[in-house]
Amino acid sequence: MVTISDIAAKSNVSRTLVSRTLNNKPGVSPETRKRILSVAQELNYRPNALAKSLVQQKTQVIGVVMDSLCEPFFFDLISGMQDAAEKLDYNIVFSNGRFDADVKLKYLDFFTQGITDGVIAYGSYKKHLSFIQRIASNTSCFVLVEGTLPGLQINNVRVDNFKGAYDATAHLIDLGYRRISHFTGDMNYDVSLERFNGFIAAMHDRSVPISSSNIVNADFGEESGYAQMRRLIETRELPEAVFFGADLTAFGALRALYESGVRVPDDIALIGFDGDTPRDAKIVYPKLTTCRQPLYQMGEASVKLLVNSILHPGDPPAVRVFEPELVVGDTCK
Amino acid sequence: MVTISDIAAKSNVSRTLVSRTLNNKPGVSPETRKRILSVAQELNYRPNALAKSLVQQKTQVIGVVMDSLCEPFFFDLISGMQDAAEKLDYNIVFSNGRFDADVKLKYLDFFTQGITDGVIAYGSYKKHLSFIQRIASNTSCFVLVEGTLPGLQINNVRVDNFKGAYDATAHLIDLGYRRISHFTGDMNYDVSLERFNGFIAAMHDRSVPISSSNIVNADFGEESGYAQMRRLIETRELPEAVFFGADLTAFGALRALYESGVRVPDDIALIGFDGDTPRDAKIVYPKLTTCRQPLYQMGEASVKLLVNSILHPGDPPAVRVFEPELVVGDTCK
DNA sequence: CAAGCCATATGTATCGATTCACATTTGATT
DNA sequence: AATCAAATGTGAATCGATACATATGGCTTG
Repeated sequence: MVTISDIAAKSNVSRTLVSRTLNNKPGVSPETRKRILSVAQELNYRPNALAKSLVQQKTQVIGVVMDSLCEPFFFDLISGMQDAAEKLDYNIVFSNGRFDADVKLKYLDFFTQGITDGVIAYGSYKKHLSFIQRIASNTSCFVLVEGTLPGLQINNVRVDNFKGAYDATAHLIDLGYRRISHFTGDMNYDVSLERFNGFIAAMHDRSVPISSSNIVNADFGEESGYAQMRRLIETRELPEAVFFGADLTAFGALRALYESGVRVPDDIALIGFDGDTPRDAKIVYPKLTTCRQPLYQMGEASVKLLVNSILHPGDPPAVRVFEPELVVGDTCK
Repeated sequence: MVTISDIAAKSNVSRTLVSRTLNNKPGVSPETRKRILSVAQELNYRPNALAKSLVQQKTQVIGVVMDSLCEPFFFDLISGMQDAAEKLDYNIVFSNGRFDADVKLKYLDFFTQGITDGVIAYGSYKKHLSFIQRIASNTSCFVLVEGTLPGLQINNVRVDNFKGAYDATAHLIDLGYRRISHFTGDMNYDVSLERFNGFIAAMHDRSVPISSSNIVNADFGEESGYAQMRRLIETRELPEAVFFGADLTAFGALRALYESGVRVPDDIALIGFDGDTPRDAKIVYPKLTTCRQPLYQMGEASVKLLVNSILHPGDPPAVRVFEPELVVGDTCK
């Protein structure tokens, strides 16, 4: 490995001058600078960021612990984070938590061992939140996205799930549907409960009756939507409309309906939640009506909050709650 | 920030003993060990990985420069890399190159400044390969995935695109189709040319005539597949079958056909390339017949090659070429 | 009882950079 | 020609950890 000492030796100057030269700082004569640069090039010098960060006590790196890097849901979030990070001159690296508390914890630990200036963690899985607590108490440079911890004072970015679910359900009711079911998200996640509550509240406020059969336990996956909708089809007790805790679950239901020849939206109306992936919107039809989370903006916001914490360690933690938006597709009539 | 010196001071021992204790090394009496650990806990000590890596000259970190983290195509690759990395006890972090040579170069630079033990870079975009050359010549711990550089001696993992395209095309011909078109991938990528060549060779070997109108310029995107297929539909000159340079392009074409009421596979047969995303396979129907790249295995292999290079710097670079596999769906009859 | 050994502990060098205090040279000003 | 400031250069301290050489004490062993 070539170090600045090697360059210094070969160009007969002190390490200080080499450092100044490579960092474009004053205090080096033009000729010396030129000589040093040419030696550096000749030796194919590459700086060591470890050493630099160690002495400067900063890395210009943001670490992100995602629930997953293998789920289109996160695309806009990732893009938003990256755009904001690069605009603020930070490198940003992502780790794949695989929805696994241990893996997420491992990367959280890793990122908080000096190699980043701050960390963004995504998730609202109840079992994961304790580990957030453990780490976040240690460093001020931390942002939690989606999840929220009532007691803990940390930066937080999330969406108003209750309102989104409420609006989506109200939309169905306003269109005239009455026998409306809700396929829940994974109830291990806080957001699922919030959406469930929004559904219930809208139904209640508009005096639409709910029976327990209106509530179908699903998770965020495609399979559960498919399986549960198949079950409903077989019972011949299809609701008029369904509000889903997640788009992907709605896609599964859509597949089941397609296979059985049930027409959407003629025979049944659907509304999803997330509205995240333009890509899916293109390859799945009919186009799903959904409650869109402004994920790109949330990604940007989380980086901005983080960088603010990095630059102003004294500032109190901030909370940004985004409003979801109903995107009308072709699955309600 | 709490350092081992703080712990050492507070427990009245030398830094060495603290280091030994925290790393579970021998040479510390049980009582001292216990005292040090309790002080460490009390001070909420977190080790500094920068300092450790600097002195040990290794990080146990693999950096991956992806073309994109916002494309389902990469899911299996990411999973394969991560599984292999964790099995070998490496942390693995991903950066989002956004198909942009400058961004990729930036992260490649970053990762090769001492913060990783090795780097995996993905891509075959011609314009990007020069930067690979620039960096790869510097470090032996490097794996290039998908792309390949004839002159350069570096670890390389890729798929036999020619053979995949050849087999897919032969499959169509064997099914009796004759008027077969090829929607190319983005010709700025080497792989597109290889697939194109495979198509041509299969047609030629079986003496099926090709005219220039059989070759449709597309890229890897959904939009181009949609637009070009619309164009073909409007000309009322639909081929009997199409071999696509990428699944996503086929999805676009599928959308155009669906909109126009052209039936698949009755009126036209389709074969894609990539076969990467079980998720897409579920939400898009009819199920696309495609040429599957073993991306998971390729991800594993790239990490294994990299780690081998890290542990045995002397070993010559290795090349692993994977065979794609024809996955029969419902888009050919 | 002396020699040798093991367990435990310490102090210092080191990794590769930046930073700060200080030394030397240069050139301009009076 | 003397003086002083600015420009240019140097050496040592530092960041937070590990590694290595070495010191000390108690214990075994011949």
